[in-house]
Amino acid sequence: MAAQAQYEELVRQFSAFGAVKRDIRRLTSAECPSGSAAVLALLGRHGDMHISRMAELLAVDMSVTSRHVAQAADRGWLQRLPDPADRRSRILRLTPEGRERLDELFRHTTRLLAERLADWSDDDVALLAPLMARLRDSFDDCRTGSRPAASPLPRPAPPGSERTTRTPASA
Amino acid sequence: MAAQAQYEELVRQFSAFGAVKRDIRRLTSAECPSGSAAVLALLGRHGDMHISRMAELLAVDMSVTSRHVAQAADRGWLQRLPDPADRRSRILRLTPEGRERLDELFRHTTRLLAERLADWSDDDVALLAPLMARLRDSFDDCRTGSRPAASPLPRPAPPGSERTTRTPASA
DNA sequence: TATTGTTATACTCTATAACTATA
DNA sequence: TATAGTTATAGAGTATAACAATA
Repeated sequence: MAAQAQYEELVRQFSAFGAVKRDIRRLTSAECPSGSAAVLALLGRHGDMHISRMAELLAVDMSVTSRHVAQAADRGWLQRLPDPADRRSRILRLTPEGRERLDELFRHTTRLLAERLADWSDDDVALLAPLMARLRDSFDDCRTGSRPAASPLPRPAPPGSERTTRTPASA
Repeated sequence: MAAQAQYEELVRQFSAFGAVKRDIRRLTSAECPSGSAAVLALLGRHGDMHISRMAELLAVDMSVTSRHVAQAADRGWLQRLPDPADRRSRILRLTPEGRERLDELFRHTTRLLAERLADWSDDDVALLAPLMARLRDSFDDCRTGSRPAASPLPRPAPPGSERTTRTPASA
């Protein structure tokens, strides 16, 4: 458990990171909307999966995921295969074209990063990635419920207290 | 200069960080759109500034900044004061209400972060913030031209090679 | 003529809600 | 009845372009 001031500084940095993300997207995204890019990246990293799993990893509603997937499928970057075990589900799989697009995007972004961080020490670069990975894990755990889930804060959590991935479907 | 593989891992983590950002926004933003939040955060951190400076720090077009600022002004969170030195410019200043809103947002986010990172060591938390700060600086330097600016990559930079903050204004 | 800021238009991302086809 | 996925609609964020006022 760290000091309050450290969390506060982290909050500031998270806010400012948006500028870095926008810079990267502007300079590397050509031909590939960021929604598709995120879908391709997760398929490349985790392999075939269902839409619902994708929505969970993206931390967005499944309706949003469905559209991003549809766009990527329209462009031939992935297939939605029938799942023999459950005919409601579809299995997402990267096509060779999708893999190519992902590789290209990856190359461009890596190149940009290498340029911007040219004056960083090897050690500092090596330090940042694992910390961000752990950060994401710390949030993932709460979202997917693989942990006590920590109280939902005194604040929001008004009606459904959803865990995302799904809009309530009232009635 | 780090190894290629390290930059690649960093690229993956940047992509995945979007999920963390969405989580945070969903759980803390109540009553304050993220555009306004970003504007308030920068005013709180850097003090009074012009719109153009704000656009630079946000790394978005000035037209976007102008709208976010207008929204925050409509809600009484900031003032746009005339600049006696240049009547085209306006000086942005946080109002007491804006400061209050910013403090509240900050409190909520800090609380969420403290909860999610409860099992992190003091050292790890202390490590992440400065690394992200430096990351942002490494990008800022290129954007605002306070550094050699590194070649604009073989890739894009087609016509105007803009530095953001401004749409070309053809003709 | 160039710069600061604004507005109009269009596109993307996102959430909510309602709908389908399966389980 | 509940779940996987889709679609419709609406709300933000963003970029491009054109415009006003001032330098």
